[in-house]
Amino acid sequence: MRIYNTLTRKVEDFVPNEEGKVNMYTCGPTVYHFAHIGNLRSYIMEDVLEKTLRYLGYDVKRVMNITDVGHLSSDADTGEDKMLEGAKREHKTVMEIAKFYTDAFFSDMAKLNIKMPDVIEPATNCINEFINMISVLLEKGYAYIAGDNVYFDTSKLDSYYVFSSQSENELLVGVRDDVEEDNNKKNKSDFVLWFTKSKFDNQELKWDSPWGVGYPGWHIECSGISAKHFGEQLDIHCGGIDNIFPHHTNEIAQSEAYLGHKWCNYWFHVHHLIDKQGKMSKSKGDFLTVSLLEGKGYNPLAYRMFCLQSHYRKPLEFSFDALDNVVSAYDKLIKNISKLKEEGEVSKEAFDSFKEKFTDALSNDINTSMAITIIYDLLKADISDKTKLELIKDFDYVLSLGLLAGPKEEKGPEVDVAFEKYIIDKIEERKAAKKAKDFAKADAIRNELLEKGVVLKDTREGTLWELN
RNA sequence: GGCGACAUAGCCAAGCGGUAAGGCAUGGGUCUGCAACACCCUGAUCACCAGUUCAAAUCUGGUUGUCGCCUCCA
Repeated sequence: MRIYNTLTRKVEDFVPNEEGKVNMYTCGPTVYHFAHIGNLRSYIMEDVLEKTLRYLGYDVKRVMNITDVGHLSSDADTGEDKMLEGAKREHKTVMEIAKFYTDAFFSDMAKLNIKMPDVIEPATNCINEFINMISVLLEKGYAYIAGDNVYFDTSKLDSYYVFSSQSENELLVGVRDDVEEDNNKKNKSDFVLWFTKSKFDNQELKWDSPWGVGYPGWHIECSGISAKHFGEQLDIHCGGIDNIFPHHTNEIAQSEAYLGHKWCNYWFHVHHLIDKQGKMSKSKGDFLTVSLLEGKGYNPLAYRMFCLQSHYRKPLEFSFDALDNVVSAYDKLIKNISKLKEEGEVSKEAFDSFKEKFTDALSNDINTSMAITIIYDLLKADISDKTKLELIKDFDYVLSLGLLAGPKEEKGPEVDVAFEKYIIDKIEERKAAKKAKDFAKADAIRNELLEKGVVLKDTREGTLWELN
């Protein structure tokens, strides 16, 4: 297995700490709103990573956090806490909001065939772990108290900017308009571990701590949860590329200061889904969700294929035209697979040969588009249907595109019963006319339905209709 | 301003020094009354410039463009 490691900026052989076992951590969602399809791209690609590792025989333990503690500021540049803003917007309590959007997130995952991580941990469950970690950091001298908040002192580290050769002086503070410089900090790059005082005094969720009533900083969450479930070492840490700095940089700072040794060996970052305007973002108002795609008639799995046809380390531009392309590819693929019969013997030789190609593709830094190409290759290959089916079943464990589910039942859209009966009667009438070779009448019926907005299609499986 | 990533046909994309896989779309054709479906056929010298080499999309240097990050985001 070879994989790109952001830490070394190279594709490397993957070697876990303990042979055969992989500890994998994923930065989960902040549950103040629906996940948009760009967020979900990361989770889809991480799902493929996890399944690839399992497919290769690794025993994987995957942990994901749920951020239900408010973050510093909102997406909407109002400088408000995000969880609280969600609560205000919807006239609910913060915990109700968190519950609602956590469930919505799980539902999106299910629709996209994303496997649930082995452990899903809400941040509000682990306040004691965070407090403990912060206490240790204070004891070890890596943290300090200023202005009633606890800060991490980045100057105590040999190297803080582990992901790049950035220099402190060149970083701009307050690049974004809504961020003000915090004068409590000793160094520009210091960050908050525990707040008791912030500009957001209306935080709803607060906990007691040795430093006063308050709430944890953003970054301590992932370090704490990871330490709780994995202890000293982590093999792979995943997340969107925008997490590299500051979030993951700070996680490394905290965790390694706390543990006193190297913490995580491989960092897997998924690039963004973009549109013509650039990065898709919740703060831009309208954003695409899985339900929205479904509402437009798209199968969520077609979106999954859209993601798999590209590489996780490339920016992917979303457009409905591009999605439509993939939809027709997806439908065709499913249809062709559904034509395969459970016939013939499984050829072990052919099976192994294709499986090897598939494994090679995925082992080569998760080359999903190549993996999909191998399905097309095997469909065309001169091997028994049974062998093809077995291979596809095997591959779909990783791809999870519902390849063997068969085409969705083609049936007319929801209309009222009387209208539907009328259409079905007309179709029968036309069928009779066609049989009698009265094509004028058949076309007349088709035109009549067309005027009412009903389009007919004579497929080999019979006449289908849809609303115009 | 600093740091980083990416750049192959209309779109997605493979390629890892030996002369451009695959998919979708388009166009042409076959076929069942026509439309549709299905099937067959159809396309690029790889952002640009310079260099290394017998040989470069693949290596090196530079340029350009796009995107991201610089304490909210996947």
